[in-house]
Order: sequence, then C-alpha cells, then structure tokens
Amino acid sequence: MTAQGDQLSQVGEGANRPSLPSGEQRDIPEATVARLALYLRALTSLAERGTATVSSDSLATAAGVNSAKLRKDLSHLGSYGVRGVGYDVSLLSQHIQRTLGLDENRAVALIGFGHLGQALAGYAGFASRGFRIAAIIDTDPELIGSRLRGVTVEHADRLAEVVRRAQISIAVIAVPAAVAQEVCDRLVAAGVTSILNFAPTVLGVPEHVDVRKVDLAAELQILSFHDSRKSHKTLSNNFVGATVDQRMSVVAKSGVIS
Amino acid sequence: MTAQGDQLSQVGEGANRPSLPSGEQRDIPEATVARLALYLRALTSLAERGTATVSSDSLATAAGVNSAKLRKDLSHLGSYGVRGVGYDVSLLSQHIQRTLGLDENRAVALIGFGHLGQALAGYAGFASRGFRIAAIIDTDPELIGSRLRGVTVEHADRLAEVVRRAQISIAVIAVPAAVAQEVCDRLVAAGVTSILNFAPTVLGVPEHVDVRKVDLAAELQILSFHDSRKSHKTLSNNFVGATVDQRMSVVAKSGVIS
DNA sequence: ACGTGTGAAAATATTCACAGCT
DNA sequence: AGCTGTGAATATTTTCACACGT
Repeated sequence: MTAQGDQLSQVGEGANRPSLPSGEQRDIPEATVARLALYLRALTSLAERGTATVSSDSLATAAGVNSAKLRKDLSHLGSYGVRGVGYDVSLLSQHIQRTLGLDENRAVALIGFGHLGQALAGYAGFASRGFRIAAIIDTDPELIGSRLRGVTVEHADRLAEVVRRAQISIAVIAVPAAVAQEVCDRLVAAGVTSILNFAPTVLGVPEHVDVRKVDLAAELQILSFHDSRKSHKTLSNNFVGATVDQRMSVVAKSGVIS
Repeated sequence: MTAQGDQLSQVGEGANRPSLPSGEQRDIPEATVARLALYLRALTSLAERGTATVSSDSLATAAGVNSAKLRKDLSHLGSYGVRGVGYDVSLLSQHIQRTLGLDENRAVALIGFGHLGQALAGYAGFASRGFRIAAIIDTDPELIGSRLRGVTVEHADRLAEVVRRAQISIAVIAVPAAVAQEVCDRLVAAGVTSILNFAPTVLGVPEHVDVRKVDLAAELQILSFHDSRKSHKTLSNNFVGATVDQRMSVVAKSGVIS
C-alpha cells in the first residue's frame, strides 16, 4: 500500500512515433512525461522556499517517487544535474517547463460552467502552473454574459468562433455525459487538438486529437478494490500512531511541499 | 495520438503481495484494476440500453480499449464469457462490482466543502456508482450546519468522531494544499485507509494507507507536452471533417455510451 | 463459424548497482 | 565523499495469434 497513486497514462494508443520536427531530444517515455509535471510542482515549491539546489533524493521524496526513477526520468531530458552536487532548482524547473511546452501561458477553453466548471475556473493552480482560461462556454442563459476574471461566459453557439479567435488548442470538458460527445465534436471541428474530459464517457476523436480523462467514481472504485482487500479492517490505532511518526520523519527529511 | 488517456496507477509501491485471507482469485494486476472501473461503466450503459449480451470487441470499443486487453483483463477474474457468444452484461457487471468491493454502497467522507467539494458532492455518478457521501467536513462557520441530501456539514474538530461513527474507510480531500497534510493525518488517525487527494501535494501516509491523487494542472501539462509537439499546428479543417466521420463510424459500430 | 481464454512474444517501465565526474 | 547518469537485470503491461469450447 502506501504510495501516491501514480497516474500514468499513454496518450498515444496507435502511436508510431511521428519522428520529430526539429532539433530536440527525442522519445520521452509516457510514464516519464506524466511525472515531469510532478517534479515541476515539487521544484516550484522548493524555489518558493528559497532552495537553490536539490539532490535527486530530496526531489524524489518531495515528488513522491524513488530517486532511481527520478534520475532515469531526468536523464531523458539530457543532463541538467551536477555530480556530487545535485540539480539547480531554477534551471531544472525551466527546462521541464520548456519540455512540457509551457513557455508562455497556454490558452485553455473551459466548456461547462456548472458546479464543476466553476470549481475548475476558480482553481488558482491553473494560472500558476502555465494555463490561462481564455474562454468559458455554457448553454445556460442564466450564466451567459457573467464574467470571471475578465473572461465572459459565452453561449455554446459561439464555440467555434471563440476557440478560433483565441487560438485555443486545449479544452476542458465539464458538461454532463449526455452532451459530452457533441461538445467534443464541435471542439475538434473548431481546431482543438487536446481535451481533458471530466464527463464519464469515452469520447470518440480523430487520430490527431489527444484525450485525457478524469473519472472521479473510477478513482474511488480503484481505492475500493484495495480497501476491500485489507484484512486488518478492524485492528487499528496506537499502531497507526507509530506509522504516522515514521511518515513524519520521511517528510522532515526532505523538507517537502506546501 | 487519439486514445483516451488511460489512467493507470500502481497503488502499492513497496507492495510484496500480502497473500490473501480466504478463497478468492488472486493477484489482479494494477493496470487491470484501473480498467475494471471503465468496463463497469460501459456495462452499466449497455444494460440501460437493454443489451443482454456483448462481445469483447464491442465492450472494448465502448470502454475505449482494444479487445485483446479487455479479454486478458477479464481472464484475471476467471471466466465469465461464453465462447462463440460473448459476455452476459448483467452477470459480468455484478462480478466486476463484487471484485471492486462495491457490493453494498461504500461510505465516503468528503473533506472540504468549497467550490470543488460542492461540485464533487453534487456529482450524481457518485451515488450511482457505488458510493454514498456519509459525512462532509469543513472549517468555514458559514458552511457548518448546512445540509446536502440529508448530510450535515460538520466542523473539522469533529472529524475523528464522525469518521468513526459512520465507519468510513474512504475519504476525499478537497481542501487547500496548505492544510491537506494535516487533514490527511487526522483522517488516518481516525482510521481512514484510502484517500483520494485533490490537493496538489504529496501526502505522507503510513504503509497501510492508499492514496490516489487527481491533479488538474498536471493533466493539462501532459496534454500540453503532446500538443506542443504536434507539427501541423496550423493545418486543419475539412481534413478534420473527414476524420470526425471516421470516428463516428467507430462509435456507430459499437453502439456506445451515454 | 464465432468469439473467448491464454500461452508466448514484444514493448514499456522500474529498479539495481556502479562507473565516473566534481 | 557525494551524487549523477546509465547500462544491465527485473518486473509489468500490452499485443499477437490461435487452440478450444459452444
């Protein structure tokens, strides 16, 4: 048990690597890409604490992985560490950002401004981690025209127009499952090539479009599977106390995170 | 590209399988467990459409995977299909539910009733897919005492008491990152053994506790990585039109999803 | 015929362990 | 002395392809 449920993912199912356009390091494994985001988060947190340099060991702990994995992952970006010393926090941070394509803030469209959509829109980590909500779309007349940090909620009829004008290639779908495919089709037709889907549906998309999904109930079901196999259901505490302390020392060791 | 970002995950990091308590089939791979949830969703959708029997091919399409994977996955549960025919929708559904430990509705605690917490609480798929929010916790005096479908929002001071009384082993953390670890510690001390974490922090937990995380910004960053490598950024449409139709035929072929 | 179940092959991912730089 | 970068070993996951039951 233990361990942050590392969300891996392979985005390219029929992926025969398309051979790269220009002169960059190639072929970063999917599993590694997924973790780069975690390393970046940890690095940002370290930078805020004023840490200038970090070892693979501490960074790994801060990111919730082991150090061998971290070093292997970073080796795919080329060498940015110094033997005997560690990694320069700000340098590595920048390099990961570049690798992830976060150089300038990326414009994102949010489709669906219900409870979830509003929660997502209000999420600060959104802006601080490289993204800018450039458009919000809904169909509810009550919501159309309301503004959030300078962005006006537009009607779904104007989706294509809005997406094209704001040059948006990434969209977040936060609409009911029943209309998710239709929304998806419209996004794709308008030129969106990457979609984060919160609706509990499989979206059909053409080859060149990536979809990632977040399914709350599925996550809980996975937890449920493991939980239901824990025999010791009823034995507990004072034992728990001990192991929590164990954990604390791990955290202390690396000076982790906000 | 294409392809639903299959969220895999290994929950047990240092997991040397604990050898099972009683007579059940053993050792379902993590990757398989994560997909069982998807199959279940697809099956439910098929059942609603009145489908009684389904082939591995159609079910796979409906779940967004290929059929070899699906068959291999299901083989870990023991045989529930009929050669030459397919799977009985309701039978397989039940079996997956049992496997995931969803026999009776599982009680879940929701910690944090801000925007995100409220969105999660309102999510219908929660109830319909095996979970029941049995407790809601926050610290905001404005929110304490408000009720949602028969559940009263309680103050964080009463967390342990509430968790113990409702026999909760699964909790969802939807609080700011700064207080997530503290909340987590309290949950663990109160006996929670499975946590779904929406705060962008690595949670330290003892061995016997599982954590899964959902990190919105990380998901977007992964999309960003792939998106930024799509050369054809500017070429588009009428080509898009064609490929969308392609996709439509795939969907039609399997009669998918809500 | 049809479609499941599964060994065996291939591809990915993780971990080990240590050479080599600072 | 300390810590990175990496080949080699291991483990896991995916895919292939076909025997087998209905």
